Amino acid sequence: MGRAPCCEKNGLKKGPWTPEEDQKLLDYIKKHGHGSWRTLPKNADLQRCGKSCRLRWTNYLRPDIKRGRFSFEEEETIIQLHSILGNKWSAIAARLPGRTDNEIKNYWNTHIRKRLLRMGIDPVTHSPRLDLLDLSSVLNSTLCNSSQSNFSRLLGIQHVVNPEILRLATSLLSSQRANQECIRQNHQENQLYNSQVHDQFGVQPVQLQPPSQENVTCTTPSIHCTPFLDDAQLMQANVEQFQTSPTSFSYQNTEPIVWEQNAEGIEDYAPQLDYGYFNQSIVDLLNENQNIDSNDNQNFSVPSVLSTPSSSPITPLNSSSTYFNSSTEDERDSYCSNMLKFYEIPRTFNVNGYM
DNA sequence: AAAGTCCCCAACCGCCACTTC
DNA sequence: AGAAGTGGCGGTTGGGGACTT
Repeated sequence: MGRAPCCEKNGLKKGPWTPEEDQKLLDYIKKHGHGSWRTLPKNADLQRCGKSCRLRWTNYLRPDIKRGRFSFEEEETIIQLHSILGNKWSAIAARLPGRTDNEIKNYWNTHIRKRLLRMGIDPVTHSPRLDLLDLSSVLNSTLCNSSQSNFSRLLGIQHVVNPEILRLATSLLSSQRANQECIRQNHQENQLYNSQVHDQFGVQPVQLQPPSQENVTCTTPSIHCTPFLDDAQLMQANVEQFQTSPTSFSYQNTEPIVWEQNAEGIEDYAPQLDYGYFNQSIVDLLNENQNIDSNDNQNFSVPSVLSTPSSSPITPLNSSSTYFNSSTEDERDSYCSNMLKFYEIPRTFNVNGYM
């Protein structure tokens, strides 16, 4: 069937709400509740469609809406939930009291997403973006010949690209081959988990990419590298950052990739032993659900990288992690670099609470 | 001071899922 | 069973303020 009009369009006002309209809507809902949004505008003497009234109420007039800047804890929660739920803004908003899905969506698109991109994290997959040089295609074409010298010669970029990046790529190549079978197994487990999540909760989990010709898969099961197709300028900035940070890279096959921050404030790749980071509210949810298999070696540590000492008794495991009490964008950039520690998501937990 | 550009966010649009008849 | 109605969601837009030239 075609789209049903939510209201009679003719004569209805659009655009910003006036204080008088707000007051009418508030008064009416206080008195009668919203009941049917379709009939509300007429009953409340508003020249608006019901949909517009509902939006105004849920996004602005509702008394329990929290105003003002997002706290670090909220930001951390958003990033973590987004990595689990994707763009399920309403589900994310349900875990953030006083915040609307619209507000969270806007904040994600205008702040967090850009910040993650600047840090070289794909905001869709929450994975480090190792495709700065379109490594995926290059690596796949050289799977049978992965020595660094041959590799860089093939690329013709040995004088342009930081050799550390090439070493990383070479390392990735060898690890990819060495771990191909392991990755397949992990992927099968992921698929099983995802299908369980989907069947149980009707939620499409964040997809972990299968090992394919299009993806360079890192050695940890949850971290993978996918080509990105847009945000070219931010990508360029990333390339420049890597090129001007000659000693930044190190990579070991069997550890998750995380970012650390060097003295210049540039995020570095460095192996870390501690796994995912969840803030306390998410940990509580996980604990409540009791669905994490205690025998599963994917169990994870749960310190909050973001919480201030006063707000959380849990301290970061590694010395490079930083507490943040300040609120500038740059400082948040730095803090967010630590968020990569979160991107190791346990594969067995119940997302029921989010829906 | 004026013009141009950038950025944020409130609001809209269109689709989908669910309910009612 | 299926058409119609409704609420809800996620993507997108554009007005306007902030900032730059």
